[in-house]
Amino acid sequence: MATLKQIGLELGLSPATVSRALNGFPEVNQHTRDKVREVADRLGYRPNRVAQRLVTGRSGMVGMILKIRPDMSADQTFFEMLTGLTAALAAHDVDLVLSVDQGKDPVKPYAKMMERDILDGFILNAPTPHDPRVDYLRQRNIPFVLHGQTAPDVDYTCYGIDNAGVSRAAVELLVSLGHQRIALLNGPLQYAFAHDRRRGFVSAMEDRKLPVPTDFISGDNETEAQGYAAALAMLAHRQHLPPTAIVCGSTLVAAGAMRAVRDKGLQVPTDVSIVAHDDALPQLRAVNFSPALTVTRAPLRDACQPLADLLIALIKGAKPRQQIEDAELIVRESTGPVPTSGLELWP
Amino acid sequence: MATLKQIGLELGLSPATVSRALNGFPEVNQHTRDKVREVADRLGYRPNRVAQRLVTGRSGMVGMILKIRPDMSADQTFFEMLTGLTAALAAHDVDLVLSVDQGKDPVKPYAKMMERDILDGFILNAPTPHDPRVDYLRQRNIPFVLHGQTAPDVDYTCYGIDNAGVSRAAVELLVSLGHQRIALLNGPLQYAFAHDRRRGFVSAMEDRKLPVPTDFISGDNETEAQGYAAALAMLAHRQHLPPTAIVCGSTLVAAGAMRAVRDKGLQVPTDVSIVAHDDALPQLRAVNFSPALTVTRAPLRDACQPLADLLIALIKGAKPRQQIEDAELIVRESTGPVPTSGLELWP
DNA sequence: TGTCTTTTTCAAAACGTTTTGAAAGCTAGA
DNA sequence: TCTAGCTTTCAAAACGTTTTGAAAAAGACA
Repeated sequence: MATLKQIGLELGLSPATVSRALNGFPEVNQHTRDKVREVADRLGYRPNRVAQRLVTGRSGMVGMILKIRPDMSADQTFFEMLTGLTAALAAHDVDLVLSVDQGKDPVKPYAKMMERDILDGFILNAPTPHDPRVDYLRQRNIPFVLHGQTAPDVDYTCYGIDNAGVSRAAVELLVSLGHQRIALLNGPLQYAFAHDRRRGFVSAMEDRKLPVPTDFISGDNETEAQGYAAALAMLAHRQHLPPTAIVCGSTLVAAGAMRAVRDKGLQVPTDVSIVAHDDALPQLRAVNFSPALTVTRAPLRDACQPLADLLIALIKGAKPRQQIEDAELIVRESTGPVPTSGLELWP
Repeated sequence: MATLKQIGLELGLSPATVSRALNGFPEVNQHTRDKVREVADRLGYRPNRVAQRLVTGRSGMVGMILKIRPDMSADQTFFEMLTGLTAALAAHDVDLVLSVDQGKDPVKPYAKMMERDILDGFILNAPTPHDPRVDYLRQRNIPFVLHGQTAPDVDYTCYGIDNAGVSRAAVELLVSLGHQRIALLNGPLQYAFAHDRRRGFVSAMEDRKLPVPTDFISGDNETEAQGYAAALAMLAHRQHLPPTAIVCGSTLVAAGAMRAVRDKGLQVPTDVSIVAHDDALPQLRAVNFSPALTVTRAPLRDACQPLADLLIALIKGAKPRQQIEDAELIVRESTGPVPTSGLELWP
């Protein structure tokens, strides 16, 4: 491997100048810079990352912990994030070290990783409303960025979408189409995002003086089967008139809900309107649904670059910063005006 | 953070002596060593890994690439391996950097990781019979250890179990119980392990002059559903008498096969014997089946330490080494003597 | 006491980079 | 020709460890 010294030797330059030339410092002569570049290319120079890290005092590694389910399966969305984060961090010459957690104590794996004493910071995902990991890392002044938010106003670094706003946008669209009986197929309430979605949903409904039967809000793992079961239960409810619109936590849940609607002999959007939140995972695209799904869209992949950038900045000494984006409402064919008869008259 | 210099300063020793004392070199006075230890503990000394890595010329990072399925899900066994490997490598002060691959070219993600120019080596999993990753890494002299084997005799470092032997052991047990019509529910043939299992199965059967109808060998993803479907098809076969014993590629497949046997109104082991290979994943334990599963057992977790050790040794300059272990045959209640009537007489 | 080993310690170099402070070299203005 | 100011380069220090070769201290033997 070529070093700065070798390049310098070949050109009669000091390693310092070579370093400056390659790193684009302004105080180096253009002619010199060109020659340095040329020799560096010819020798296939690659900076020694370890040496860089020693002198900068950073390890160039950040950690992330994957919490797996009791059956050892992992959240699908995790891989999407992992892929994007690896790439986004690589642009900063930072590597992602992964650890797997199957335990009960959410903090322990972080403590264990810190013991290795080599990480510059952490990326935290899937926050809970009062996330103990956040407290732990803050107490120890360990840099981290949270994907999501544990509470409306915080002073640590986070990036995410306005999940209350997601529900609100969906409800507003449906209400503008005349819907009044709206159901929510939510994710598990233990997670902050589901909490926020529910909060946004309830407040949007109450703002319009619409009823929010607890039976029309479900909260569970976001699977197709779960969407199917929950939607079916609501459409066949005995005490309430069935919902004319369903807000789904994910496109996967929407797939299940659609199947339930059809199994009841009903049609989307004629009888039931469906809105879903869309993480834009490649394998289940909202446009490919028939009818194409109306969604609030916020690609998970879009979060990776900001998360990486925020964490790197934080590690370099920047002040904590919060960034909450709005999801985009995309109206397609799965939403329509509230049915004027039929469902309304159901027992 | 305390450094060697600081400890030395406090005791009037040079950093060199402190380093030797802490690293257990023999040429340091016991009394000095004790005092150094004490001060190091008091100051909470932790060696700076980056500095260590600079001087040793190794980055202390090895890579692994997770190939995910088109639907973005990952092999369950991967997390078991990941957990074990992380721990085993940590004992050598080595970190595992993970990358996710969703593409077609199996070599590209490795090339991409090498470009980052910071890895000491790779751990390769799920080999195919002629694995292009092996060729790629060998050509470039990049240290790696393969979990499994691409062929019977190789000259690169690998660790795994004798998969042909796994099938042979299962067949021998069943033949000793009088079985002659034996089926194999195998994994996908694109993988070397499934290839070997099949080879071992066929050769063991042919050694005993037993027929091996191609319809009694399936090869597909090792899921419960797949086990159920394949077993059902074989038990209901029209041209052949149904198998009296089934060899399953995993406990999950065995669960499906058992369900199929029951759905046919048959019993395990009275009517059909079942042997499975057991990776000893925590979530589906062979002893908890009823009847408890007879298995060839080789805990995946057991492979992690040897894999880590072999790779570290290789990186430190050791010669490539192959290590192939035998699985352990554990006879429980799911196997029994071949039925003397009934099944034998089926159309 | 002096010499020869053996034990124990040290100073210095090395790893490859970044950064600091100083020194050249050059240009322009007087 | 001198000075001031600007551009360009350099030598050296720094990061924290390991390792090498030498030196000092201690012990053994005559």
